[in-house]
Amino acid sequence: MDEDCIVFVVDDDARIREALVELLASYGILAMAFSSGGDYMHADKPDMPACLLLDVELPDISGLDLQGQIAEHGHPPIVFITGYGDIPSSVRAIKNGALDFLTKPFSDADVMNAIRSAILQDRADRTVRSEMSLLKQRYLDLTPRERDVLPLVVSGLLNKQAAAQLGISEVTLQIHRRNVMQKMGATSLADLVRIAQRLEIPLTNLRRAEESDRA
Amino acid sequence: MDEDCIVFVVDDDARIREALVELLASYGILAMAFSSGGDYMHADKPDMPACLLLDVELPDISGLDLQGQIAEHGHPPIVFITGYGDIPSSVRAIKNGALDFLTKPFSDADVMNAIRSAILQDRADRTVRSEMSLLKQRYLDLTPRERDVLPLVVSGLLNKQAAAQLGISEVTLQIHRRNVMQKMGATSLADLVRIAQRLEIPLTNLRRAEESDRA
DNA sequence: CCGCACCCCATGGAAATCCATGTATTGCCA
DNA sequence: TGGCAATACATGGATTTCCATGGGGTGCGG
Repeated sequence: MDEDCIVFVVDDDARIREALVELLASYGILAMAFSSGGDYMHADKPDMPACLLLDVELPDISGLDLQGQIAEHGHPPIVFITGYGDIPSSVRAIKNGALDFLTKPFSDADVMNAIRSAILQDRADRTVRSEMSLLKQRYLDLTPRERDVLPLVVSGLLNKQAAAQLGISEVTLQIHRRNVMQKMGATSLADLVRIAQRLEIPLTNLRRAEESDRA
Repeated sequence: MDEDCIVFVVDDDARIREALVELLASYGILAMAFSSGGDYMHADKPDMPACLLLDVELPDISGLDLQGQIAEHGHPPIVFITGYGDIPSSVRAIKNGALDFLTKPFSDADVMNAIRSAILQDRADRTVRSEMSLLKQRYLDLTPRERDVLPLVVSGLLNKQAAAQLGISEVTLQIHRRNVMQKMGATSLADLVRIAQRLEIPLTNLRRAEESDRA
């Protein structure tokens, strides 16, 4: 299918694990198998586009609960597999973001298709996540004052208005503003607005108020 | 639950329809019942926050196919109900955006919970949709030239650069730019950038090129 | 053929922004 | 205590934007 990707298989049935790993190997795809949710969670996993093939019924915690546990952090797309699945479980799984929910017996093609789209998905996700983490890091590098300035600027306030808002002089605000642009790697105000958007920087409402004040 | 909302019930079994309509009435919720997908699609439906309670098995087309048909247009959130559901169907339904997938027998509480969140969802969806349609209408009111100017401006180009890009004078571009702001209802450049974002106006890449040209 | 919408350009002044340089205060930490 | 980061301010000049007022040209429908 594609280079540089790996499939994690979590299933308590050794025969299933082996069958899946073998299937993947026959497609030249790297795989790591785990027999429990805990094993998977505590394992050192390589950092590359991946897919998690997860059995719903596990000895320690259910696959669905595992899904909830790892939901906080970035994690590879999950493809559930199960022998005794029920509809409510499948609904919950997909609602919580699982990519697919396969019931035995499934064909090799079914698994491979699910894995294929999962890997593609993860590739895109990882790109977005790495961009986001870069932006977040840059945001953390801002000084407190610069973090005050950012929302005012991207809300569309004039330097004068933003400065008044903070009770500082316009010149000082311009310096902060300039530093923000530089540190955030923005090449223009438009760029900064989009970056702030992605960081979910809240907007300041006072623009209208300020304007009608003057009117 | 809430005022000003309606539930559409599509089921070929008259008893189910009546039971559901009665249940809803007991909660003071307006309902309209249909016995087939075609009936639902061709009916005149009131324009208010809604929810579609959809049986998977219908005489004319399957509920899942109906979901696909109405996917293009804005439509209320769908809650599937079924007596003979299978996992692949439920997975497909949720993947395609259904809000829930209930299997008989389900409790009144199950239905009502699903409906409650569906209505809330639709309320939010409708707000977003109406905002979007307003923006789209404004965009359509732009002249062709103004539509040329918009992407350049929100890409962060200076007026001078954008003007050069279009082969017109800077003054003319400023006029277009001003008209764009006015027609789009933007109160600031930052605002215009966010509006363009929502309209998925593609960015122009030439900023870097222009800059390194000058360097 | 007249009006109207669209597109184009110029001039000039007011306002805002960008940028560099220089100065000062605070607070923290090695 | 000396250095460093963060915050703040001023001056002044170059650049950019904003806005109003003027003038052209095209093309289309009443």
